[in-house]
Amino acid sequence: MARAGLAPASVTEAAATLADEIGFGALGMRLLAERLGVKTPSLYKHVDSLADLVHRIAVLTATEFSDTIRDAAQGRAGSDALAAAAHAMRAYVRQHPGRYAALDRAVVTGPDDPLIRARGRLLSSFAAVLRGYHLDPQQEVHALRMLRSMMNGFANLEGDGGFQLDAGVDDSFAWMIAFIDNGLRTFTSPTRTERAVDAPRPLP
Amino acid sequence: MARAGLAPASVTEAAATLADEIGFGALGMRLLAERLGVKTPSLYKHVDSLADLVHRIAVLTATEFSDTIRDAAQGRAGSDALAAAAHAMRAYVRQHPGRYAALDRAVVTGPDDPLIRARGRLLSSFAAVLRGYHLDPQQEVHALRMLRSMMNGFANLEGDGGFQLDAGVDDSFAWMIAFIDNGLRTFTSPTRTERAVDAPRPLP
DNA sequence: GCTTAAAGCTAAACACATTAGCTATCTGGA
DNA sequence: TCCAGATAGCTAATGTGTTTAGCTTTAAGC
Repeated sequence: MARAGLAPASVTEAAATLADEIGFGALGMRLLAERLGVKTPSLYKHVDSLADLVHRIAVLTATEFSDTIRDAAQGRAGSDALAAAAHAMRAYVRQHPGRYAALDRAVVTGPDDPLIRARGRLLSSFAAVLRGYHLDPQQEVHALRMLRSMMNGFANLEGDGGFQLDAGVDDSFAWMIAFIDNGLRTFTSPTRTERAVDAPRPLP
Repeated sequence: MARAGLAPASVTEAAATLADEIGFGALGMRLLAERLGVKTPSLYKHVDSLADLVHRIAVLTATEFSDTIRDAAQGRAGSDALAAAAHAMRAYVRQHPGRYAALDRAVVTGPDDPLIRARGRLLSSFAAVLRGYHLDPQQEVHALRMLRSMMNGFANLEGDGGFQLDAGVDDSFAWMIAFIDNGLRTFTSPTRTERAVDAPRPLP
């Protein structure tokens, strides 16, 4: 019997692609083995379990994803960087729904889990986008969390068909980015009783 | 053998509570039957399948959830209503993570699926909160999607431990609400031609 | 060529959800 | 009160998925 020449990385890659095609929920050892032209138990020579496989997909995805965002924002700043990164992110998620789902579901297993490092990289890709707004350092963490929340939430809702009929989703996305951009340029800390809100900036 | 006196509604309720306790992923017919003091196959007298059970939890949750938001916003308007609804929402999700996860994963089965109606109610609870801002009707749908995205995303990230160390998550949440409130009161839609926010052009 | 690590295989165990068919319990009407 | 039908719950069995055990064969280094 000719060997298939598999390795942990190639199995993970194939699993990620399969998940993108058939949906994360349908991913399983059986189907993956079939796709790779191998019997199911053979996969366990390269991967510990299904959970381990998902975990590996998550690490792969976090890496790819942060590179995607970083590349998109490269050479841009402020509004430009935000828009580029956001669109790149949405494009990635639409193209790789299975990978993205795996990123959400994977669980950190220990203190030196590579997933921690990969997620950290992803986080700092977002942080880089915000840097151009020169925010008060105390607010930066909040802004970062907001940005992640909104992007993540939008991607999930869009992926699950949460927006009925998909009517104008592109417009909504663009509007949302403009909303954030506007807020980041004008918003000042709400901790004072009296919020200093600049007049809505007429766009040039 | 004494009967347990189950019914679809009580089984669903118990399943929802179980999911909140042990996590949505661990929910199964076996564990639920055990919890109800009944053998596993007996559950099928009240529920079609595990998928059906999840679906029922989702409908229950959408209903409870929209009532929660509605009650919180009742008698308030604008910033006040937004803050109250947002905090009520977060509290609900933290208290009922299993239910919330079911709401995300349930799939609409047909054109008169009760889940559609339940989700519609939830949507209009959000819409009611926005009404106090008197937005341009064309922007209302975008604002609604943004609000849902952000709330949903925040809840997911918090639930999955996406915010490292939980440091200052309460502050971030409050900041985010203030950010949105500020934006909704001041943001005006940029005109299409000069939006910095459309898909980026390649850099020169 | 020979040795050895491991890739892949078959067979089997295990853990689920689910179905089939039986029995005992409740309910409603004569 | 008694009977008849409906049905909640049971046991037994099926099916499908992951996972483990143990064997065989391939490939790579001496």
